[in-house]
Amino acid sequence: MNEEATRRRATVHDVAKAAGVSLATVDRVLNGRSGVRAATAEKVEEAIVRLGFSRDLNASLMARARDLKVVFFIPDGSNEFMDSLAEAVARRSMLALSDRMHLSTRRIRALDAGSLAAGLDALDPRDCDCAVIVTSEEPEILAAVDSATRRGIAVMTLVSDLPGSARKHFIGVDNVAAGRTAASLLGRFLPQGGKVAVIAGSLHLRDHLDRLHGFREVLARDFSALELIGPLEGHDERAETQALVAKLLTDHPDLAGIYNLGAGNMGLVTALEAVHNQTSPRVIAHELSASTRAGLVSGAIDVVLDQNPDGEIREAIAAARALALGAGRHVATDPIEIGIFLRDNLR
Amino acid sequence: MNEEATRRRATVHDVAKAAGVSLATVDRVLNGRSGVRAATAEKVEEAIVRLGFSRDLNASLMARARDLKVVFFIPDGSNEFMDSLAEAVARRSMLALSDRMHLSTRRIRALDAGSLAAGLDALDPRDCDCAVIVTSEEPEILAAVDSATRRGIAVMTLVSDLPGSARKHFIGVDNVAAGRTAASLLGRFLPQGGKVAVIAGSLHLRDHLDRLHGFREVLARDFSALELIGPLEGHDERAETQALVAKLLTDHPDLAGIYNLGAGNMGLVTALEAVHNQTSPRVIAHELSASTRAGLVSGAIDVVLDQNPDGEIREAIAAARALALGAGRHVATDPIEIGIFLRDNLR
DNA sequence: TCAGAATTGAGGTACGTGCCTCATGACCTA
DNA sequence: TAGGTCATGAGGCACGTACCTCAATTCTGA
Repeated sequence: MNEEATRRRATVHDVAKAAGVSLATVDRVLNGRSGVRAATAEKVEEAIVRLGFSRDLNASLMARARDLKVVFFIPDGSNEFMDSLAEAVARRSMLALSDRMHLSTRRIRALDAGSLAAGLDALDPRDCDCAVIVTSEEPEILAAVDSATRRGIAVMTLVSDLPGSARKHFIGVDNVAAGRTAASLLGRFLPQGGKVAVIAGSLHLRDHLDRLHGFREVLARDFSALELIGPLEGHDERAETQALVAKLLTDHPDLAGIYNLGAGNMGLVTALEAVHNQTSPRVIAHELSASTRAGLVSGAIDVVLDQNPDGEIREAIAAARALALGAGRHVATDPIEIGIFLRDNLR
Repeated sequence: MNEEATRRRATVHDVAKAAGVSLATVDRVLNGRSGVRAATAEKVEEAIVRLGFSRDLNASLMARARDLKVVFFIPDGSNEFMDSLAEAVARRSMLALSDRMHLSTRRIRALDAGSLAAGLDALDPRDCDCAVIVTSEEPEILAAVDSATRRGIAVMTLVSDLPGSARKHFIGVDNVAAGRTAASLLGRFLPQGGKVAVIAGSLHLRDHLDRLHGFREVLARDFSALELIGPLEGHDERAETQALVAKLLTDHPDLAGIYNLGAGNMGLVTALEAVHNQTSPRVIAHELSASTRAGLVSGAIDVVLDQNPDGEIREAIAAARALALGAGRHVATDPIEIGIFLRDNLR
């Protein structure tokens, strides 16, 4: 019964009245049109703050007869995780359309900074309000992000951040926590201690390094009975990872655990299933995919840590809307939680 | 470059043209007003399907100068999980308002079917488009749900479903999968086997039974070295659970694991911390709360399975919007995933 | 066949915002 | 002081839908 909240939201009319100016002037201020004296603009800004006015995004999009356009740049190649990001975008496209958002996806060559930078440079602000990119840290891309931002396109980073750039927001998991979680689980799986091997894709990738860091930290702190082997580098390649794991199993018949913190899970599962038996090591891998699902079901993999691509896309869309109405404001999104999957809670 | 999707969404005007009727007639059909011959209505319905028309919810709410009103009925009492549901609603209220949704919460006495039924009966369709309820299965409530539905209020169940009622949608986790996951983790934590105790709140609660069922299933199938003790009933009470756990630890000094599938976690943690040492059992509990967080940090609890109240509220809000535009249609929401938390991935 | 009822159409106003034109007045400069 | 620029106001139309009134038409029954 309390706070019935019958008070309407403030509109542009309210702002005009409160600032003692006309609707046209408020409109000029709100949409950054010229021809307003600094003193007048100030009055309007003050009224906006005082009334807590926020543009009605839906009415705004409707008036412009225009959808909010978001372009996702997602690496192409054989990376199943990137595919599931693209699928998540596709899955939400229809629903987003009914909120006047138009989502589109551009697949770019993986690790090809030039092509991503070119894609960003080619964006026309009339065709794109917000660009969402998955990228590694390259000066070339940093420059392209800053340029797009200057042209009025909000840029958001997904999965991996681009610190020092003009990107408006970052959406991704805490990879250090992911590594810690892997260690915490493996440690509990192996109360009697033993050898644990760590396989990374590349020690030049920020997310892989973060996971390794978290893993080592918890292993050292809580599970001194575990002996770390590696990190080895499988370069996220199926064949290379498979050979690596096969050699590991041969060289260390008593291997107690494996943490594959990179991709290349298809090779991992193949090598494990070749020798699967009761004394097989406990295995933790990253990202739910056809390969890792199969590994969970067959028992080759015990746990998969998942970045929740669908949730990341959901939050990216929400953030794009938020960015659309507060040009400079800070945008808050729900944190993306690391999903932990066993055979028994597979979706 | 493909499918540029320049085609506008269909509007009421398009429907009118396609059906060969006037705007007014389309309006009458869409909003269930009287005075339309069956044959004419049919033509309109057909055009709607053919064009794939769907009402623009934002424009619709704007035209009516009305927010979409959603009322959450959440049990009161000392249940931390219910509190976090209410907090999630409060946290999203502001944001929802900018999408023309007005959220409100009514706390009702826990397990008091009469008071929930009365609350539903008192709802006026002008003040509530959608009611979201957390309830147990009682005939009284079933009747109230059906009555509210007849009055034009969409009812949705949260956390626990009400099968056989007219509720339009259910949002909650798969509790059988949660139980299976607990067994799968405990089994891996205890490769050498041992005694595992199960504590439920009440064996009359559907969600507790589901968890128990999943737990037993996986224990029997995969971990025959584990001996099940219980299920014991702690009635989700702090003191009772504490006494129960203390007695368990005394009676079974070699206890290897505990799965508390109900509430009463404060008592659980207190009892465990009193005797915490290296040989303490592995412990899995449900729902992130102040108590279980403390247990994770102190090491008294190894894993917490969480129902993700925030995600449940998020999906409930999305479902309420979807229900608002398709009165009878089926509504799809993202499945709520069981969160698995260790000390090392605490949010 | 005609009154009366039921059905349908036409068109207006409103919601909150964007964008446009035109008019008014203030101020500046030559 | 005339001509110009700049700042501001007033108002209209549009977006997609809801809801209203007032005809105009069709149908029904006696």
